[in-house]
Amino acid sequence: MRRIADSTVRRLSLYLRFLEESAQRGLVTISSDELARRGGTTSAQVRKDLSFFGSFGKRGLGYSVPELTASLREILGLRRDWQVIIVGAGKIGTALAQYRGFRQRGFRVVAVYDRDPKKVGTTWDSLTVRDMATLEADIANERPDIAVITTPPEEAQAVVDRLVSAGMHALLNFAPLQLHVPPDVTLRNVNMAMELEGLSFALTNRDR
Amino acid sequence: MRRIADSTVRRLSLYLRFLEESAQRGLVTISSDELARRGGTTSAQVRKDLSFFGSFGKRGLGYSVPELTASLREILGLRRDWQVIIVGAGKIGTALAQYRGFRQRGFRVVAVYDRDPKKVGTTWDSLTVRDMATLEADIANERPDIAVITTPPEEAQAVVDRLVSAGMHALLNFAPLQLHVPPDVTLRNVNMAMELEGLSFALTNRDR
DNA sequence: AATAACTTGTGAATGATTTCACAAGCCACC
DNA sequence: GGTGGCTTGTGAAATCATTCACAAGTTATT
Repeated sequence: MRRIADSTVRRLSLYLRFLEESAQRGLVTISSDELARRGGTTSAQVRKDLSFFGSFGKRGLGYSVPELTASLREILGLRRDWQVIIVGAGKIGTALAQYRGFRQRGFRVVAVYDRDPKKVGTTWDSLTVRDMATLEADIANERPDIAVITTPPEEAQAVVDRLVSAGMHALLNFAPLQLHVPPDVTLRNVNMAMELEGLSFALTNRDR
Repeated sequence: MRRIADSTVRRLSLYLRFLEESAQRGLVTISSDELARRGGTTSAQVRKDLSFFGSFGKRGLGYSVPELTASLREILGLRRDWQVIIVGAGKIGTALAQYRGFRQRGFRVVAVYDRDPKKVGTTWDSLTVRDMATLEADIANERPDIAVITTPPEEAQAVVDRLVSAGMHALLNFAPLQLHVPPDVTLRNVNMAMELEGLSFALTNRDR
């Protein structure tokens, strides 16, 4: 398979969301143009995105909502559940641990870690905060798929190094810094500071 | 000013972070190559990014850490504070309202809104949840700069429409759907579902 | 069975972003 | 004050992503 651009994968997620919504409203068929309008893109973009993976539509008709939904779920690897661990039980980490959107989409938070002895052992939602000391052993035993990093930035790279050498291959980083990982590890970043500064930039430079 | 790519602005944020860190470690001077290594990019990219805004370095020497820091803060519009409102007092909204990283970088959360009468009036951290009913009047009076949307997805577009017609020009959306805004409004998205699905895709298609 | 109205899938064209490559400038040292 | 070693700033080239444009396939209608 040819390398797929990140932006394409992001849009596939969006398309899937609209399809689920359309199915709920009883739609059976949908055109690239409708998909595009909802996704803030163009119909050519939609068709090109899908064309990397096959051809799913019928000329003159559009796409079958249930079939395209199934295909996208397949492409995105969502036919199975994924086990997620969260490292760092601060404000963001605890909010994520309790966030319902995760589980709804098949991402199950199976463990939360923290270094602080005051937090270790506390429980929310049937999830007990574990000590960082057991991280490697737990990963070896439980083989989680995805690790979410919500530690303070000073500790984040060290945590990532531990996660990577324990065998993790997919990381979602909330710490506001760029982390370094080997090429066989996928890293995605959510950086609120960056987004806010993007807005600050836009507001500051609004008048050309 | 020529239109600046989003990706460039994101990297400027990153560079600023390293510069702040470098200053703390007492560095006086930094090269594009060091900046690049920390930011996971190339030195040519760093220089090109900066070149859109002027020329800040000294050939043979690199960049003065305090001077480049000041320039980036200026470019990104960070010499002033920004007032932020949060709409939606759910898990994510409350976590963000209490998140220290915001204020540290000059983004002051001045109000939190919710529709639910059970939440309205409750207080964290000297911040009282307000009723959505007063949204427009408050915006007219208090003129906040940035609105963060943390409502359920079903309500998000309606909220955005209200924010936009009340005069907001910068929005940060956490609801997992694509929102539509007029061209003079800047919208940034943080979509955790999308990031997780990106990881799912990567794990699923790891072996080419 | 022919026509009209749609919509896909996809090469080719365009546009945007990143990387290359090097002249020009600066500093340190002899 | 000349030489060597660095590092910037920037056109040009290369790469990557999006948009165009249209042939080909589908359905509905008469």
